[in-house]
Amino acid sequence: MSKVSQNLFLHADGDSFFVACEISQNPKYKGMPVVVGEDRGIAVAMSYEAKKLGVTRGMPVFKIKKEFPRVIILSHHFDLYRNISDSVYRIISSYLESVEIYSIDECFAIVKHSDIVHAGGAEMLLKTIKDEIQNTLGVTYSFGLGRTKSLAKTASKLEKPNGLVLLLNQQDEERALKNTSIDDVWGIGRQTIPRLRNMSMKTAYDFVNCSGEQIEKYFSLPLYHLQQELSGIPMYEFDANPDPRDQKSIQSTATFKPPSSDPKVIFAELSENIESACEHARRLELMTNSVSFFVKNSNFVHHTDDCHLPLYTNTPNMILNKVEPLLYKLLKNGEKIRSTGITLRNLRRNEDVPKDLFGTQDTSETKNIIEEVSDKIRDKFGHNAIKHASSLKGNGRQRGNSFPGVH
DNA sequence: TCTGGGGTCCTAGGACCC
DNA sequence: TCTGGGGTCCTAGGACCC
Repeated sequence: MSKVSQNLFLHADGDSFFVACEISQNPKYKGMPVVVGEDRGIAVAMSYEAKKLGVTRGMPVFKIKKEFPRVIILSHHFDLYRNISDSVYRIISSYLESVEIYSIDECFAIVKHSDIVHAGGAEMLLKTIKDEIQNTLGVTYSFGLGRTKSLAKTASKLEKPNGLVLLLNQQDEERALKNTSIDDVWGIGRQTIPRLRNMSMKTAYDFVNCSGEQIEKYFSLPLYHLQQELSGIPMYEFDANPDPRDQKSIQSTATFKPPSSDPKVIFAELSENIESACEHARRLELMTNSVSFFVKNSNFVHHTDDCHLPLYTNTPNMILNKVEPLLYKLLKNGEKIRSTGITLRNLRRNEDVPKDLFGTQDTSETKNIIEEVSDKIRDKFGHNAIKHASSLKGNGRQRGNSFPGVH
C-alpha cells in the first residue's frame, strides 16, 4: 500500500437503506424481495432480491403487484429510518472529526493521515467503522475512499452491497474509473449520457481522459468540475455543519385521490400545501416574498404559475389571497387534477427582513399568536389536528412525513 | 385501481441602463 | 438610411440529485 499523506474523503452509502431498516426490525424478511413504497404508490427502495427480479426505482406499486406478485411491499416508517441514520452518523463521527450529512443514507467524511496512522491503516480504520455499524444497528453500508468526493462516491458504488473500496494510488483510481459505466457517474444524468456516448465515451475513464477544453466548450461548467473531481482535483465544497436556515426554498406537494376537476377542491388541496410549507418556514424562522405553484393533471402534464408578494411572510393568508385567482385562471375547464404543490422561494431569515417590509398585515400580534398556537397544537396532536378554513374542502388524504427516495 | 416528494445549482435570455 | 454594444440584474426552466 502506498503512503497516504493528504486528506482523503470517505463516502458512506447505506445499502438499500429503507429496506435494510425494515429488515433490522423484521428479520423474517431477510433474503426476500422487499420494496418500500406502498403508501407512496411507487417503489422508493428495493432489496437486492427485488432488484434482481426486475423491480426498478419509481416503478408503480400496482405494476409491481401485477408483474412480481411474490414481492413484499411495505409502507415507510420514516422515524425508524431517521433514528438509525442518526445512530450511523454518531458512530462515524466517533472515529472521524468532520462528517457532512448528504442525505438520510449517505455522508462524506474527511479521513486525515493521522486517523489512518492511529488506526493502523486505512482499511483497518474503515472496516472497524463498518463492522460497528453492522453489529450495533443491523444495517450495512458501502464505503469508498478517495482523493475527492466524486472519487469516493465512485468507489463506494463499486462493490455494493457491503463494499469497501479504497482508491489510494493512480492504479486504484484508473481501475475504478474503467469499471464505472458513464451511465453510473454521479452528476451525469439522462440528458448528458447520450451526448457523451456519441463522443465515444463509455466509461468514467474515457470521460476523465477527454480534453477539458472540449467538455467546457460543449457542456456545462458543472460537468467540467466533475471531470476535475474524477481526475483527483477537489472542486466540491465540504461542509460539516450546514445551517438549515441557509435553505433556499421550501416545497410542499401532494397527490390526492380521486383526482378532481372542482376548482374549490383543488384550491383546498393547494391550500394545505401552502399551510404545510409555511409551517416549515416558521419552524426555520424564514420568510418568503415569492412563491410558485403547480397543478398536475391526470396525464401528468404540469401547469405552473408564480407570483411575488407585496411583503415578506411565513403565514398562509397573503399567499392564499394571491394564489387563489391565479389558480382559477390556470385551471382548464373540466380538467382532472391529481396533485398540487407550492414552492416558497427567496427565503430570508426573519431577522433579516427589514421591519418596514412586514407591513401591518402579517406582524399583527393576533395573526402570529394564532399561527404559534396552531403550531403547538400540531406538535401535540399531529399535522392534521388544525387547519385553515380554506384547506377544509379537500379530499381526505394521508400526509406522511416527507422523505427522500433512496436508490 | 395505473406512475412521490423535496431539494440544489446553473444558464440562457429578457429587461434595463449608459 | 439604419437597427451599436457592453454591463448588470433577474428569473424561469433545465438538469441533476436523494
